[in-house]
Amino acid sequence: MSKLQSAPTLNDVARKAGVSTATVSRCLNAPDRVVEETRQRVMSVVDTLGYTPNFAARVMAAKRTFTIGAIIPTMENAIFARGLQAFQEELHQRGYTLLVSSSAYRPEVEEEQIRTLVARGADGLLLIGHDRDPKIYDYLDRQKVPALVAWSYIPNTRAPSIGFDNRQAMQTLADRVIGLGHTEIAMISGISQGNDRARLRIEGARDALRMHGMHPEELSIIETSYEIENGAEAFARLISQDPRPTAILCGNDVLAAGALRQAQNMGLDVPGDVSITGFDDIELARIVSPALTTVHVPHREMGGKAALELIEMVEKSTVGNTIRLQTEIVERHSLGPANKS
Amino acid sequence: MSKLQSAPTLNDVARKAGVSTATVSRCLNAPDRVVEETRQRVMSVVDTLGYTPNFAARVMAAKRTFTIGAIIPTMENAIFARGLQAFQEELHQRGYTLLVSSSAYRPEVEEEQIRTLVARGADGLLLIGHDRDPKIYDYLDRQKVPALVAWSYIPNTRAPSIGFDNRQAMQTLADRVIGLGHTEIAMISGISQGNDRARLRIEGARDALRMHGMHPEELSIIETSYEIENGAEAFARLISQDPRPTAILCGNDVLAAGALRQAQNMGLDVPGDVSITGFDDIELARIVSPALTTVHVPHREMGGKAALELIEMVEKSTVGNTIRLQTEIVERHSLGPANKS
DNA sequence: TTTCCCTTTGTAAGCGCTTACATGGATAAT
DNA sequence: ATTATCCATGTAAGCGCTTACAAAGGGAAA
Repeated sequence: MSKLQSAPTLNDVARKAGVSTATVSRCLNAPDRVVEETRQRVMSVVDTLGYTPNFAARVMAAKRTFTIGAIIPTMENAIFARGLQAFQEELHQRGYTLLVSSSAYRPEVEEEQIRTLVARGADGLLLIGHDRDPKIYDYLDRQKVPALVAWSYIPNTRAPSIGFDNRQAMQTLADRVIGLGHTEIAMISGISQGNDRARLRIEGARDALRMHGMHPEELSIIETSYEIENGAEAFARLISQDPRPTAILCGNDVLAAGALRQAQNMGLDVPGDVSITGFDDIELARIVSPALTTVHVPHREMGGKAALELIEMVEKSTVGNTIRLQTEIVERHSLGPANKS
Repeated sequence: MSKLQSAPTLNDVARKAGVSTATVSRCLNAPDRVVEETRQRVMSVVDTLGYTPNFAARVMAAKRTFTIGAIIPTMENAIFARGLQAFQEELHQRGYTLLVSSSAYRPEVEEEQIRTLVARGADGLLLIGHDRDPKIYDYLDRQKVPALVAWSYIPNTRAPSIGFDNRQAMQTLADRVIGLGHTEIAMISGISQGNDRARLRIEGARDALRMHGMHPEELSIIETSYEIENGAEAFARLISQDPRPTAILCGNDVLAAGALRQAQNMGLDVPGDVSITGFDDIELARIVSPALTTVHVPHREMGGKAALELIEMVEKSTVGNTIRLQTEIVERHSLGPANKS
């Protein structure tokens, strides 16, 4: 009972097994470069000592961490949860570890976290959306850390991306809304500043208006952060406008759920009195009643493919492909024909 | 334009600023130990070079990472999101970084992740619930990495914990249900194997039955993993039993939301035909209609205090205090009096 | 038998940082 | 003026690992 000091090191194992540190290292990292008998002896010492290699030391020596970092805007709601889960599963299968942090939609926080992750040796980074200070991309280039953008598809940008066309998706949905006879349409959007998804969804809605000869400025929009309460509040303000909107497009399902609740609190029938649409198709969309008509996003596919693509970028030092995924409208019960009263 | 090679090191900065590496290191870590003028010169070199200290090297030399690891069972639903967010905010304020991973409720995965986090030099660990192989606690002791358990309050265990009394909370809720005249009660629980929260909630429900002279074995229970669909399915099975339950206690809000949806799909009125209760009081509980009567858990308080406690354990090498938080029943609309038909 | 090659293992040089200790100059105390 | 102090900075020893290279031994080929 000596050695209470601290965790055993490679050296301790080597000495106790009567071999050199190099051999122990090989047993762990390239077992076939060591003869069976030696390996067994070493491994049993590893076990009895409860040895775990020191990660920092390994990283320093080997210059690889097998770690991928991801920074998502929020963990408070489920928007990124499913995709991230798939991302992590795929990474794990390929021997990588995922480090996640959330930036609370704050650019400074995101930047700090990017630096933290890079300093920690992340081999690659997953970022959400394209909008950020170009200096960050410079920094990433300089540090030679590949980054892949997800949840957004915009070709020919600084970083490769995997995602869907937010603009087009919202345009299709709005087109459908208009097709149902709605002319008084309002929108509850996330904060578009620094958020290309939010910005493009707004643009998409405007595109649809234009396509139908309506003036895009007619679309009254409230921007607010993605929280149920905010959706509710925005709904209350929008619905009291004159002329009163008959359809409200929401920037995501969370906002839509809030709007829906507020509508119900105000005694309004959805979609009888007012239609509400969501975006993302998270679980929430199916739970509320009426269930939300929304844009389905292939979360798991996106997460899984992002992992593969990023690993490719890391291992082959390629610049990465930009991949477009398809979305589709799922019609449930929160959208109905316009009810001209 | 030379030095395309790789990221600049401390050495590069030192040379370019005409000082020793020690001085540069001091500028970064103990600015007041260096004279103003020198510091400015060094810092400007740091900026122009875009130098970021190499984390692994720093860790190796300093033996501290200012990193805390947390392993949660799932990120797919919001159960842990709010608490974790508070945890992370508090840590961040204290200069620590949080590394999160999710184990998907799989003990082997959790164990692997604990080892990964420790190897990565986590200064401390946040774990959810007490149930795990005692060997893991041995390992943690040996590695001298303090661990704090959250979401559960059980004194005199291997690890200190911060949380609430799951058993007592469910007992109180069940007591209320029985007080409303329900005698045919069923329960949809999470998988209790390896999950003390689930196990204790079941026990709590049984306690309540006992208190009212009912036989605890009468409580029919379906255990299933925490997903909406599973809640729905379990509800369908339970409701077709004879005698038909008039109240269904759910292990958490997710399960309850599923049960509720299924009830509605089956044309049952809640709480007229059947009452449903949740647990955790996540956002979901307020969104569904009728809103869930559930057990409110002080998520943010738990997360914040966990951070403080864990930092204390790390910095002062103390064993940590076990802290009990209060829960309370929030009465909304999914629980009503028994309707004897 | 001799030569060559291949396999297994050891030796030791870093990886980029922090920090105990050493140094030297300036200031304060005597 | 001399000595003691203190402050700013430099020197250099690790931290625990990986890996290029060297060494040694055992066949296979000639």
